[in-house]
Amino acid sequence: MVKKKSAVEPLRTSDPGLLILIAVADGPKHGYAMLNEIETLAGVRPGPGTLYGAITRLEEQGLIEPLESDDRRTPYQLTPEGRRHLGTQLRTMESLARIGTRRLATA
Amino acid sequence: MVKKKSAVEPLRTSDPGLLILIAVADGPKHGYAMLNEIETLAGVRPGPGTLYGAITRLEEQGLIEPLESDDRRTPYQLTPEGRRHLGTQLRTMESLARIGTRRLATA
DNA sequence: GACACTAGTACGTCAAACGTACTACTATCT
DNA sequence: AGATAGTAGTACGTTTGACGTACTAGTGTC
Repeated sequence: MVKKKSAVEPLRTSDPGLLILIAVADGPKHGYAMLNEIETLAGVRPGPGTLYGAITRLEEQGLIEPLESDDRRTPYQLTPEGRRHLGTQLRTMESLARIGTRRLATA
Repeated sequence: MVKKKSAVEPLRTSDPGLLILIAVADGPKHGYAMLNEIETLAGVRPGPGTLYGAITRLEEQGLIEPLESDDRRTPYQLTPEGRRHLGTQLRTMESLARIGTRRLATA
């Protein structure tokens, strides 16, 4: 995960898997497109090893699936299972972020 | 990270470091207390190796610092740097959660 | 004085995050 | 045509750190 100058503060707690799920949540994307998306979303640009490794694992877990490839790029989309999984993760994340923010403000 | 029955959906994307920072954000806590806090916050209970390993790294990074120990338990608190760091992480997290949620709802 | 809970240390394993180097195709410009 | 830059990925090796297990030791409490 390489830090880059960006609009958002880079998310240091890098779970490439989660970032990928968010990246494809608004439509299928191939690997390289995910990279750019993730960079604007989270301020980090994973190296290829990180990205394609994570893609493979997500596919094995049934959270994303490949579409027809034009043979140079393979787009992936969320499976229903991936959609469900992402939803619960996002809810926990948001609750955590809210709690943390409140604590910082109070204490 | 051991999954446990809990109020929140367990956060699978486990960055114990971030969870610890949130746990001590409302006051100093020793390791074992963090465990319980993290369990209610995130639905996971890290093993001791994970927890104390993460504590050591956070301390090395200057994000938390130990207080006087009564020699059985060592409480840790956020440093100013840790406070700042946690703040930016939480902001990115929340923005990410919001974007993801919106995408899931729309698409 | 046995049993459960608290608080941690020590240790080893394995997944996966990460960067580097490389291939190959496409597009643009001159 | 040739050079250069951007796109899209593969291959590979290193190292970190997440994780669990086993263990020690102190503190209640029944």
